[in-house]
Amino acid sequence: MSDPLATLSTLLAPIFAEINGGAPSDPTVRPSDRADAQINGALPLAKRVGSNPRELAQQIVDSGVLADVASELEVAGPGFINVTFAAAFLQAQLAEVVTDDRLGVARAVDTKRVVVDYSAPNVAKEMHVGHLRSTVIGDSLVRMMEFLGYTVMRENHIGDWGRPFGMLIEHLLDLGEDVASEGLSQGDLDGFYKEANAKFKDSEPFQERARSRVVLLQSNDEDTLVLWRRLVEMSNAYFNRVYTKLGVLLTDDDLAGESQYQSLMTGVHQRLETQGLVRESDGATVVFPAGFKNRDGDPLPMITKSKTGAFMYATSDLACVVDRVERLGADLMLYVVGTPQANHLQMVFEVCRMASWLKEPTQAVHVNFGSVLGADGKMMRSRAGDSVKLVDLLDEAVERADASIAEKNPNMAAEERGAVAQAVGIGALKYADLSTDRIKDYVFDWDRMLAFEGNTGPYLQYAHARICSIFRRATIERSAVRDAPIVLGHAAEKALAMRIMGYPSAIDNTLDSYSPHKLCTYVYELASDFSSFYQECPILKSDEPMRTSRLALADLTARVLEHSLGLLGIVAPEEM
RNA sequence: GCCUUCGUAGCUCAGCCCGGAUAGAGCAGCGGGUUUCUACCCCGUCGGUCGCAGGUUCGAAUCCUGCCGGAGGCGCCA
Repeated sequence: MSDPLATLSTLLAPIFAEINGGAPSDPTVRPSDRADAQINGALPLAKRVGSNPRELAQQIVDSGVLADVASELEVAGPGFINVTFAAAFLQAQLAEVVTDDRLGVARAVDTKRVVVDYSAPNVAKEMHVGHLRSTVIGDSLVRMMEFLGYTVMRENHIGDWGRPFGMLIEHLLDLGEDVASEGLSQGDLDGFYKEANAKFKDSEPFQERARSRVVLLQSNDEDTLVLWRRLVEMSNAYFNRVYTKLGVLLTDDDLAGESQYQSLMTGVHQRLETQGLVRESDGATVVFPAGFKNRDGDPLPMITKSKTGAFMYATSDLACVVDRVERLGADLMLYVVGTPQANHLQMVFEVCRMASWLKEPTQAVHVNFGSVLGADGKMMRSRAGDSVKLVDLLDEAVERADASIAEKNPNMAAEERGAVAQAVGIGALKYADLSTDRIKDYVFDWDRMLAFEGNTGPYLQYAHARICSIFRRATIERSAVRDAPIVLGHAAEKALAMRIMGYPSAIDNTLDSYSPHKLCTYVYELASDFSSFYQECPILKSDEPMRTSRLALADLTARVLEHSLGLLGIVAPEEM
């Protein structure tokens, strides 16, 4: 761990425990605008042991535990300790980061097996903005956890089963496979679904066909399954094109559709019955998880079987948990699913706990997220009033980025520009989505997300490109400066160095709450610190050895920028 | 009605989990500076009853309670 703040906590732990009579007591080390860091923990500790906070703070200072790392310690206010780090200490810590391929980020000690459930589009239905959030947030969390050394299993829980497939298959037959395939391969999933739905509404005979087809499907009729597979394949081909555009990790290997759990439900339900957890209620088979009430204040059931005897989606989700725990050996399951499903998932998890399928330390977490809003503050809609197609959003982002680059950097060759526009447009879109607290709704705004100023993707990519540009201008290989010592003479250099060393903590904090926006804030602060450094500390114009020292610091900054953006799923071009 | 969740500057958002010193950014406005760089960047300034009211605390945007306002959920769709 390279973070100087974390080092402080480690060094202070013994003396805090000693004063506290042997029990650990958090020294509460925080960043400070009055010094390099401040220690707040003396106040609550003084209260607990009944002594004077300022005297206790002074006692900690006098103990000398920070002698090697601090050049200045000051007791201030009611009992804060302000810390100024010794330059030699910071430089030594920084030197370790420079030579580390992992940029100071240690592998996690206890490596977990994690299932991340994300994206989850529906077969023969268009992907829309809601899928953007799930896909981008899930993908980023996967990248971070993989980097820490967890065993991560991505699962794309696509909606590939259920009643709608009766009408979809019949519509496929009506159109003929070739026509259907053409439409679907062009990405006209919405059209296909709507046509099928319209027929289902208008035509009695079609309804009848659709119903019989569902029965055939559920009894695994081979001819029907062939048609069903065609639909699923065509949709998957389309999803994969969207994933390629979006630049996410999901592949066919990650598909874990609802259909996959159908055969498991009977067994799972059997186990619920054996454990005596199911009840009969109004003809349906249900479980009453503790703590859930309906609108009348009565216990709220989770329905596992309808009165017609059909399994419900909750049952499928139960089977899914069982599969993840028992077959995949998951210690942790993340469900990157919208907030509206909160109640449903909580009930599923609670039932799993009742059935002992989910028990400590195994955890299931609903990584929920809010909606994407239009400028009017309402759910984002297209002009026609439909939900916005994800693919249109992606294309428009790239087009806008391309136009912007063409206008402002006309020197860039057209073929190069294409790749850069891809990185900038998609990066802007992803960053806009990731940079606000996932729990909250956010307002979608093209101009803001594509701006080169402020907390945006392009600003961060630009900071990276600028550093690359310095090396290009000077015709120096970036790798050539990595052996050089970095001297932190200027305040801006020190601030930048400390930020760089805070990278491991930024990742930890992000994963503590599965909140990618925390890493975004870190990257933005890193880019800001670099801008200040760049403004105040001439690089190429300065004399040796300062010149090489500053080049080395710039190079290290670029490495952290590129890497951290990479964890967000964002590409950092060398030029833009 | 019950449950969950959100409410911070004109706008868009951090900070809340784990209580600390004058509540921070960006955009927009105003005033400077720099231009080793590529569209920039840096500094200053203007701007806030942290939804409201209580409570706990030496100390509350942060914890607790109540209320107000918005969103979502609440039996056989997924």
